[in-house]
Amino acid sequence: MKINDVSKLTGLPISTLRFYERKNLIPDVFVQRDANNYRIYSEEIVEYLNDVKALLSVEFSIEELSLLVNQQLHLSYEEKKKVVEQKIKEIEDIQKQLRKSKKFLEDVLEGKANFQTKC
Amino acid sequence: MKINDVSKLTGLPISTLRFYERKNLIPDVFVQRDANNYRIYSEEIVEYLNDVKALLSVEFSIEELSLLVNQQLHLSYEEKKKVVEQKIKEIEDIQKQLRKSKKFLEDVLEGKANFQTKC
DNA sequence: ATGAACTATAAACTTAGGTTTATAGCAAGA
DNA sequence: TCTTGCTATAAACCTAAGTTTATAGTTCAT
Repeated sequence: MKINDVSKLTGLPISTLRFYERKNLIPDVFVQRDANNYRIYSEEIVEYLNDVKALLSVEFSIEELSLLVNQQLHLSYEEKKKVVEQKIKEIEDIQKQLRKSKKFLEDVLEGKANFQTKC
Repeated sequence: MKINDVSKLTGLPISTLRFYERKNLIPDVFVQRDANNYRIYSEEIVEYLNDVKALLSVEFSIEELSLLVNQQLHLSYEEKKKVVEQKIKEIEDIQKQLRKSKKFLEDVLEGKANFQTKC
Protein backbone atom coordinates (compact mmCIF):
# COMPACT_ATOMS: atom_id res chain seq x y z
CA MET A 1 0.00 0.00 0.00
CA LYS A 2 1.22 3.48 -0.78
CA ILE A 3 0.55 6.59 1.23
CA ASN A 4 -2.49 7.64 -0.73
CA ASP A 5 -4.21 4.32 -0.02
CA VAL A 6 -3.54 4.64 3.69
CA SER A 7 -4.86 8.18 3.61
CA LYS A 8 -8.09 7.04 1.98
CA LEU A 9 -8.57 4.08 4.27
CA THR A 10 -7.99 6.06 7.46
CA GLY A 11 -9.28 9.49 6.53
CA LEU A 12 -5.99 11.03 7.62
CA PRO A 13 -4.46 13.53 5.18
CA ILE A 14 -1.18 12.49 3.57
CA SER A 15 0.53 15.42 5.24
CA THR A 16 -0.64 14.13 8.61
CA LEU A 17 0.68 10.64 7.93
CA ARG A 18 4.10 12.07 7.12
CA PHE A 19 3.87 14.35 10.15
CA TYR A 20 3.04 11.44 12.49
CA GLU A 21 6.00 9.55 11.13
CA ARG A 22 8.33 12.44 11.92
CA LYS A 23 6.89 12.38 15.43
CA ASN A 24 7.80 8.69 15.73
CA LEU A 25 4.23 7.60 15.91
CA ILE A 26 4.56 5.07 13.11
CA PRO A 27 6.73 2.09 14.10
CA ASP A 28 9.03 0.76 11.38
CA VAL A 29 7.15 -2.52 11.16
CA PHE A 30 4.30 -0.67 9.50
CA VAL A 31 6.29 1.12 6.83
CA GLN A 32 9.26 0.45 4.59
CA ARG A 33 10.70 2.17 1.54
CA ASP A 34 10.78 0.87 -2.01
CA ALA A 35 13.49 1.47 -4.60
CA ASN A 36 12.21 5.01 -5.18
CA ASN A 37 12.09 5.84 -1.54
CA TYR A 38 8.30 5.66 -1.60
CA ARG A 39 6.67 4.54 1.64
CA ILE A 40 5.16 1.07 1.43
CA TYR A 41 2.75 0.33 4.26
CA SER A 42 1.58 -3.00 5.63
CA GLU A 43 -2.16 -3.65 5.80
CA GLU A 44 -2.08 -3.56 9.60
CA ILE A 45 -1.32 0.15 9.58
CA VAL A 46 -5.00 0.88 9.07
CA GLU A 47 -6.18 -0.72 12.30
CA TYR A 48 -3.19 0.74 14.11
CA LEU A 49 -3.98 4.25 12.88
CA ASN A 50 -7.60 3.88 13.86
CA ASP A 51 -6.52 3.16 17.42
CA VAL A 52 -4.08 6.06 17.27
CA LYS A 53 -6.80 8.40 16.03
CA ALA A 54 -9.09 7.32 18.83
CA LEU A 55 -6.45 7.80 21.50
CA LEU A 56 -5.24 11.12 20.11
CA SER A 57 -8.71 12.51 19.66
CA VAL A 58 -9.16 13.33 23.29
CA GLU A 59 -6.87 11.98 25.92
CA PHE A 60 -3.35 11.40 24.55
CA SER A 61 -0.95 13.92 23.05
CA ILE A 62 1.25 12.87 20.15
CA GLU A 63 4.27 13.06 22.41
CA GLU A 64 2.79 10.84 25.09
CA LEU A 65 1.52 8.27 22.65
CA SER A 66 4.82 8.23 20.82
CA LEU A 67 6.63 7.56 24.09
CA LEU A 68 4.27 4.74 24.95
CA VAL A 69 4.55 3.15 21.52
CA ASN A 70 8.32 3.42 21.30
CA GLN A 71 9.37 2.67 24.83
CA GLN A 72 7.01 -0.12 25.64
CA LEU A 73 9.58 -2.71 24.65
CA HIS A 74 11.80 -1.33 27.39
CA LEU A 75 9.10 -0.86 29.98
CA SER A 76 8.35 -3.50 32.57
CA TYR A 77 4.81 -4.75 32.84
CA GLU A 78 4.30 -2.73 36.00
CA GLU A 79 5.49 0.47 34.34
CA LYS A 80 3.23 0.01 31.33
CA LYS A 81 0.35 -0.80 33.60
CA LYS A 82 0.90 2.41 35.54
CA VAL A 83 0.90 4.56 32.42
CA VAL A 84 -2.22 2.91 31.03
CA GLU A 85 -4.11 2.98 34.32
CA GLN A 86 -3.27 6.66 34.71
CA LYS A 87 -4.68 7.31 31.27
CA ILE A 88 -7.85 5.41 32.10
CA LYS A 89 -8.26 7.65 35.14
CA GLU A 90 -7.85 10.73 32.97
CA ILE A 91 -10.50 9.41 30.62
CA GLU A 92 -12.86 8.91 33.55
CA ASP A 93 -12.27 12.50 34.66
CA ILE A 94 -13.11 13.75 31.19
CA GLN A 95 -16.22 11.60 31.17
CA LYS A 96 -17.31 13.12 34.45
CA GLN A 97 -16.70 16.62 33.14
CA LEU A 98 -18.65 15.85 29.98
CA ARG A 99 -21.63 14.61 31.94
CA LYS A 100 -21.65 17.88 33.88
CA SER A 101 -21.40 20.00 30.74
CA LYS A 102 -24.11 18.01 29.05
CA LYS A 103 -26.35 18.46 32.06
CA PHE A 104 -25.70 22.19 32.00
CA LEU A 105 -26.60 22.43 28.33
CA GLU A 106 -29.73 20.38 28.86
CA ASP A 107 -30.70 22.73 31.66
CA VAL A 108 -30.14 25.64 29.32
CA LEU A 109 -32.53 24.03 26.85
CA GLU A 110 -35.15 23.56 29.52
CA GLY A 111 -34.71 27.09 30.76
CA LYS A 112 -33.39 25.89 34.12
CA ALA A 113 -30.00 27.40 33.42
CA ASN A 114 -29.06 30.08 30.99
CA PHE A 115 -26.10 32.24 30.18
CA GLN A 116 -28.41 35.18 30.02
CA THR A 117 -30.06 34.81 33.41
CA LYS A 118 -26.60 34.50 34.83
CA CYS A 119 -25.87 38.02 33.66
CA MET B 1 -13.80 41.84 43.84
CA LYS B 2 -10.60 42.55 41.99
CA ILE B 3 -8.94 40.35 39.42
CA ASN B 4 -6.69 38.58 41.89
CA ASP B 5 -9.70 37.47 43.95
CA VAL B 6 -11.42 36.08 40.87
CA SER B 7 -8.23 34.31 39.90
CA LYS B 8 -7.98 32.65 43.28
CA LEU B 9 -11.64 31.67 43.42
CA THR B 10 -11.68 30.16 39.95
CA GLY B 11 -8.14 28.88 39.59
CA LEU B 12 -7.77 30.78 36.32
CA PRO B 13 -4.55 32.80 35.96
CA ILE B 14 -4.97 36.56 35.83
CA SER B 15 -3.53 36.58 32.33
CA THR B 16 -6.25 34.16 31.27
CA LEU B 17 -9.00 36.30 32.76
CA ARG B 18 -7.76 39.30 30.80
CA PHE B 19 -7.38 37.14 27.71
CA TYR B 20 -10.96 35.84 27.98
CA GLU B 21 -12.20 39.38 28.28
CA ARG B 22 -10.41 40.37 25.08
CA LYS B 23 -12.11 37.41 23.46
CA ASN B 24 -15.51 38.75 24.58
CA LEU B 25 -16.11 35.85 26.87
CA ILE B 26 -16.85 38.05 29.88
CA PRO B 27 -20.13 39.95 29.52
CA ASP B 28 -20.10 43.51 30.82
CA VAL B 29 -22.56 42.69 33.57
CA PHE B 30 -19.81 40.80 35.35
CA VAL B 31 -17.13 43.45 35.21
CA GLN B 32 -16.86 47.21 35.52
CA ARG B 33 -13.99 49.63 35.98
CA ASP B 34 -13.26 51.73 39.03
CA ALA B 35 -11.71 55.19 39.08
CA ASN B 36 -8.26 53.73 38.41
CA ASN B 37 -9.45 51.59 35.57
CA TYR B 38 -9.12 48.49 37.73
CA ARG B 39 -11.57 45.72 36.91
CA ILE B 40 -14.24 45.24 39.55
CA TYR B 41 -16.06 41.93 39.27
CA SER B 42 -19.46 40.92 40.59
CA GLU B 43 -19.69 37.81 42.77
CA GLU B 44 -21.60 35.95 40.07
CA ILE B 45 -18.53 35.86 37.86
CA VAL B 46 -17.23 32.88 39.79
CA GLU B 47 -20.11 30.58 38.96
CA TYR B 48 -20.15 31.87 35.41
CA LEU B 49 -16.46 31.14 34.97
CA ASN B 50 -16.88 27.68 36.38
CA ASP B 51 -19.45 26.95 33.70
CA VAL B 52 -17.18 28.50 31.09
CA LYS B 53 -14.27 26.35 32.24
CA ALA B 54 -16.38 23.22 32.04
CA LEU B 55 -17.64 24.02 28.56
CA LEU B 56 -14.23 25.08 27.26
CA SER B 57 -12.44 22.10 28.73
CA VAL B 58 -13.62 19.72 26.08
CA GLU B 59 -16.34 20.63 23.70
CA PHE B 60 -16.48 24.39 23.06
CA SER B 61 -13.84 26.67 21.58
CA ILE B 62 -13.50 30.19 22.94
CA GLU B 63 -14.83 31.56 19.69
CA GLU B 64 -17.94 29.39 19.71
CA LEU B 65 -18.71 30.05 23.32
CA SER B 66 -18.16 33.77 22.86
CA LEU B 67 -20.63 33.77 19.98
CA LEU B 68 -23.20 31.90 22.00
CA VAL B 69 -22.82 34.17 25.01
CA ASN B 70 -22.91 37.39 23.03
CA GLN B 71 -25.49 36.62 20.41
CA GLN B 72 -28.02 34.80 22.50
CA LEU B 73 -29.93 38.00 23.11
CA HIS B 74 -30.47 38.26 19.39
CA LEU B 75 -31.18 34.60 18.77
CA SER B 76 -34.66 33.22 18.66
CA TYR B 77 -35.47 30.36 20.95
CA GLU B 78 -35.36 27.97 18.00
CA GLU B 79 -31.92 29.16 16.95
CA LYS B 80 -30.48 28.85 20.45
CA LYS B 81 -32.03 25.43 20.77
CA LYS B 82 -30.37 24.32 17.54
CA VAL B 83 -26.91 25.45 18.67
CA VAL B 84 -27.22 23.84 22.07
CA GLU B 85 -28.67 20.59 20.74
CA GLN B 86 -25.87 20.38 18.23
CA LYS B 87 -23.36 20.76 21.04
CA ILE B 88 -25.06 18.06 23.04
CA LYS B 89 -24.72 15.76 20.04
CA GLU B 90 -21.02 16.58 19.83
CA ILE B 91 -20.63 15.75 23.49
CA GLU B 92 -22.33 12.41 22.92
CA ASP B 93 -19.93 11.64 20.10
CA ILE B 94 -16.98 12.39 22.33
CA GLN B 95 -18.47 10.18 25.02
CA LYS B 96 -18.79 7.35 22.53
CA GLN B 97 -15.21 7.82 21.43
CA LEU B 98 -13.99 7.87 25.01
CA ARG B 99 -15.76 4.63 25.82
CA LYS B 100 -14.01 3.01 22.86
CA SER B 101 -10.61 4.34 23.87
CA LYS B 102 -11.11 3.26 27.44
CA LYS B 103 -12.08 -0.20 26.30
CA PHE B 104 -8.95 -0.37 24.15
CA LEU B 105 -6.72 0.63 27.06
CA GLU B 106 -8.42 -1.88 29.34
CA ASP B 107 -7.79 -4.55 26.72
CA VAL B 108 -4.16 -3.48 26.62
CA LEU B 109 -4.00 -3.96 30.39
CA GLU B 110 -5.51 -7.42 30.13
CA GLY B 111 -3.21 -8.37 27.30
CA LYS B 112 -6.10 -8.65 24.85
CA ALA B 113 -4.80 -5.74 22.80
CA ASN B 114 -1.36 -4.29 22.63
CA PHE B 115 0.57 -1.79 20.59
CA GLN B 116 3.39 -4.25 20.43
CA THR B 117 1.49 -7.24 19.08
CA LYS B 118 0.10 -4.92 16.47
CA CYS B 119 3.63 -4.42 15.16
C1' DA C 1 6.36 58.39 52.60
C1' DT C 2 8.36 54.47 50.62
C1' DG C 3 8.95 49.85 49.01
C1' DA C 4 6.53 45.66 48.05
C1' DA C 5 2.50 44.13 45.97
C1' DC C 6 -1.31 44.89 42.78
C1' DT C 7 -3.34 46.78 38.58
C1' DA C 8 -3.26 48.22 33.56
C1' DT C 9 -2.06 47.75 28.29
C1' DA C 10 0.26 46.35 24.10
C1' DA C 11 3.01 43.41 21.93
C1' DA C 12 5.93 39.62 21.62
C1' DC C 13 6.43 34.89 22.57
C1' DT C 14 5.09 29.89 23.17
C1' DT C 15 3.25 25.12 22.21
C1' DA C 16 0.63 21.64 19.91
C1' DG C 17 -0.90 19.86 16.01
C1' DG C 18 -0.95 20.18 11.93
C1' DT C 19 -0.96 22.37 6.66
C1' DT C 20 1.15 24.67 2.76
C1' DT C 21 4.70 25.69 -0.39
C1' DA C 22 8.69 25.02 -3.16
C1' DT C 23 11.30 21.97 -5.47
C1' DA C 24 12.28 17.63 -7.54
C1' DG C 25 12.14 12.70 -8.80
C1' DC C 26 8.95 8.60 -10.54
C1' DA C 27 4.75 6.56 -12.91
C1' DA C 28 1.28 5.30 -15.90
C1' DG C 29 -2.15 5.80 -19.44
C1' DA C 30 -3.39 8.05 -24.16
C1' DT D 1 6.70 10.51 -25.23
C1' DC D 2 4.36 13.57 -22.78
C1' DT D 3 1.44 15.10 -19.51
C1' DT D 4 -1.17 14.37 -15.52
C1' DG D 5 -0.65 12.49 -11.15
C1' DC D 6 1.79 10.43 -7.32
C1' DT D 7 5.78 10.49 -4.30
C1' DA D 8 9.64 12.79 -1.61
C1' DT D 9 11.89 16.46 1.64
C1' DA D 10 12.68 20.76 3.98
C1' DA D 11 11.10 24.75 5.51
C1' DA D 12 7.75 28.09 6.09
C1' DC D 13 3.31 28.93 7.59
C1' DC D 14 -1.00 28.63 10.43
C1' DT D 15 -4.47 28.60 14.45
C1' DA D 16 -5.94 28.17 19.11
C1' DA D 17 -5.24 29.19 23.56
C1' DG D 18 -2.69 31.12 26.37
C1' DT D 19 1.78 33.23 28.71
C1' DT D 20 5.49 36.50 29.17
C1' DT D 21 7.59 40.90 28.93
C1' DA D 22 8.01 45.79 29.03
C1' DT D 23 6.32 49.77 30.78
C1' DA D 24 3.59 52.52 33.83
C1' DG D 25 0.24 53.89 37.33
C1' DT D 26 -1.95 52.58 42.27
C1' DT D 27 -2.34 50.88 47.03
C1' DC D 28 -1.27 49.40 51.38
C1' DA D 29 1.33 48.17 55.44
C1' DT D 30 5.08 49.78 58.11
